[in-house]
Parts: sequence; structure tokens; C-alpha cells
Amino acid sequence: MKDERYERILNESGRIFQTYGIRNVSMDDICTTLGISKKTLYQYVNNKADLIFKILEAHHEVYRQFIQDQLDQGGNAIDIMLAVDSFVCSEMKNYTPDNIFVLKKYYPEVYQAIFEMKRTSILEGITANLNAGIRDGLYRKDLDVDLVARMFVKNLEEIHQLEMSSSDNSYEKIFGTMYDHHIRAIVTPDGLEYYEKKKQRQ
Amino acid sequence: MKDERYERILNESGRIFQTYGIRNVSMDDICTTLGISKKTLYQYVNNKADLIFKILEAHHEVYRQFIQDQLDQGGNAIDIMLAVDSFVCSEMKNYTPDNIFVLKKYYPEVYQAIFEMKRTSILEGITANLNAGIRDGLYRKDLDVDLVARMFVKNLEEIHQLEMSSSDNSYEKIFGTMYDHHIRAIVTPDGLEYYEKKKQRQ
DNA sequence: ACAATGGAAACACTTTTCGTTTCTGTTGTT
DNA sequence: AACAACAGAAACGAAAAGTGTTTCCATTGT
Repeated sequence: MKDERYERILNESGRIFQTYGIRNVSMDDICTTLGISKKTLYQYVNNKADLIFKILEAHHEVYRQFIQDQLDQGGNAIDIMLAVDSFVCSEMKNYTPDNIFVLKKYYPEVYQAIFEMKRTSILEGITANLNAGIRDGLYRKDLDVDLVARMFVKNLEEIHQLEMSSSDNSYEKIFGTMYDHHIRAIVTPDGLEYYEKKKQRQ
Repeated sequence: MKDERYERILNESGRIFQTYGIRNVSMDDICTTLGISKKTLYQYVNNKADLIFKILEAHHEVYRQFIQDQLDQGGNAIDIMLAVDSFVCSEMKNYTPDNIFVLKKYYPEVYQAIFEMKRTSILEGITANLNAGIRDGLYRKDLDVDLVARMFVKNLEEIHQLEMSSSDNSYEKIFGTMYDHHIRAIVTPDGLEYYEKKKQRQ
């Protein structure tokens, strides 16, 4: 069932939802754009909410895979944070105020499911990063890993509530600051020295 | 009738339409946001289409006034074009693919009226600029003013059909290129010298 | 010839929003 | 105190748009 047509449905639907807005694009519009009938489309998705969920889920999977690859490489914990920084930032930019508004109002279950998925991924990723940094002597041993990870996620969520438009580059600034503060708060002297050197090179 | 409340209705409605999308924001939402009842709102606008029209018209008036001010100052025709360049560009950025899509599909009369209004303003502005440039020896005397003005408008319209997202900075590039070519195509040697000097200072 | 598949479009139903109206409370005036 | 005017909240009836289902038809493969 994970065939080329299914991939195309998700990718192309996602593109036109993002371009024109979820509620402005009807299932008829999607079929017209894709050149398939509704009967065919409904062989792949249960309903519009299901389509939206599957699109966001697939999108999230790309993000999750990127994070997982960074972790699997077993590199330096600070390098990983820096690599993840801009990737996560641009992922968040897709969630524009209008999209969030629509998801919350008309597809609340999809919204809950997706954001819980994201929350879980981030929590796991940060926890793993914290543990690796502690083990490598870059982060302080006395950190309450669970608490720091939760605080990180909380900060992400608060940034997300700010409802900036996707063209607003304040996202990068705020986001980068949050990452910067997070790292500075948890590093050892060795880790700080490494981090400062790395920042100077950018 | 042009009172503070009316101004506030237009400004605030325009803001949330722009943030959340025209069709995602109901008249009820607008009233809730403004803290007024629908009965009050309908004292100021006939219906939703009328509200949208009035918002876009007011927005256009700001733009038109800016252009008029530049013309009234009687300055150098090339300087005026350069002053107008980025103003027009950011004005166009408000017309995102989703907004255009909605206007065309659900409010076609509003769309036609607004774009005809814009077209007329641009045509008049460019025509006035061409005549001033010719009079001042910056533009060539052999120009067919009417034809050049129409070509300029045509180019603007074609850029507008490209459906770029508002975060895409290709708009500036394409737009700037179109302005550049327009000016280079019509200047006298004196005008070109002046223009090149001006461009070097930027 | 028949079966399977998929597109186009009709269909019945649902949902949302629209614009209108009613009810109520508040304020100002006499 | 009584009355008029005004505005907000919400109910209301109607319309529009969209949803998901089904039918009809054409095409392709066996």
C-alpha cells in the first residue's frame, strides 16, 4: 500500500494545502490536481482528516529520521544540537498561524495526535543528547535530565504559541537564543570552551 | 461614518484575515475579536464581501497616496521609480496564493474591482513618471508612453501570477530585475549615467 | 466477451457560515 | 422612576460549500 501513488498523494496534497490553505482546498480540488477520482483517493485515505494526519505524520517522520540519524552517528552532543537547531526551526515554520488555527478548530484530534507525536520525539531526542553529553564530559553530571528535557520542550511550545508568520525571521533569532541558553546552562567548562569555539567558527 | 470604530474594524479585520486566512475567519470571529456584536458590524458593512472590499480598498489607498506623494514632490523621475520599487514589492507580498485563490473563487467581483483599481493607479503613475522623465531629459523622447506603460503593467501582472509565497525573497529579485530592465530600456545616456551612479550608491 | 479498474460526475447528506432578528442589559434624558 | 436609544450575546432560518458515497461509462487486460 505504500506505493508511488500514495507517496504522490501525500506530497502533492501537502504542497497545495500549504500553498492555498487546508480549508480552501477541497477533496475535489485535490483529485483534480492529482488527476485521480475521489473513489481512488478514498482507497488511500478514510477522509479529509485522515489525509491531513497522514501528510503531517509523513512530514514528521522525515524530521524524526533526521534526528535519529544524528543520534546514531554518535557524534559530539553539542554538534548534534547545533545540527538540529536550524532543521527544527524550519520544520516549525510550516506551522503558520492559519494552519494551526484550522487544525485546532476543525481537526482537533489530528492536532492533538501530531503535536503529541512531536513532543514525544523531542523529549526522547533531548534526553538522549543530555545523557550522551554527560557521558562525554560536555554536560554537567549534576543535571536533572528529566527536568531539563521537559523544560526544553516547554520552551519550544511557548515559542510555538507566539504565532509568528513564516516570513518573520524572528523565529530564527528567538529559536537560536533558546538553543544558546539551553546549551550554556548545561555545559561543563570543557563543553563551554568547545561550544564557544564552535560558535566563533560560524 | 468614517469614525474611529470604522477604522478599527477595517484594520483589525484586515489583520486577522491576513493572519488566519479570509475563509477561516468568520464574521462571528471578527465580532468576538473586536468586542462588538454582528448587528453593530453590519451597520458599517453590507456583508463579508463588502468588508473585504473595504479593507483592500483602504489598503490600496495608502499605497496610492504614497505614489501620489512621490509624484507631487516633483523629484527626479528615476529617484521616484527607485523609491516606489520596494514599496510596491512589499504591497504585492500581501497577496499570497491562498488569498488570491479565495478572492478569485468566492469573491470574484471584489477581486476584479481591486485589481482594476490597482491597475489603473499603476498605469497612471507610470505614465506620469514617463512624461516627467522625458521632459527632464532622463528618458528618451521617442518613447511610446502609452505602450511602455502598458507593458510595465503587463509585466507586473505576470510576476503576480507566479504564485510565490510571501516568505520567498525571489519576489525582490524578480521585481528588482523588472524595474532595472524597465529603467535601462527607457533612459537617455544622461539618465543612464544618473541611474548607474545611484545604483552604485546602494 | 467478460472482469477489473479508474475517472467523471451525480447524489444525499452534513457542516459551517451568513445575514437577520430577538432578547436583554446599560446608559442617558426627562 | 419611566422611557428611549443603543449595543452585545445569542438564537434563528437560509444558503452555500464541501463531504463521502454511488453510479455510469470508458478503457485495459485476460
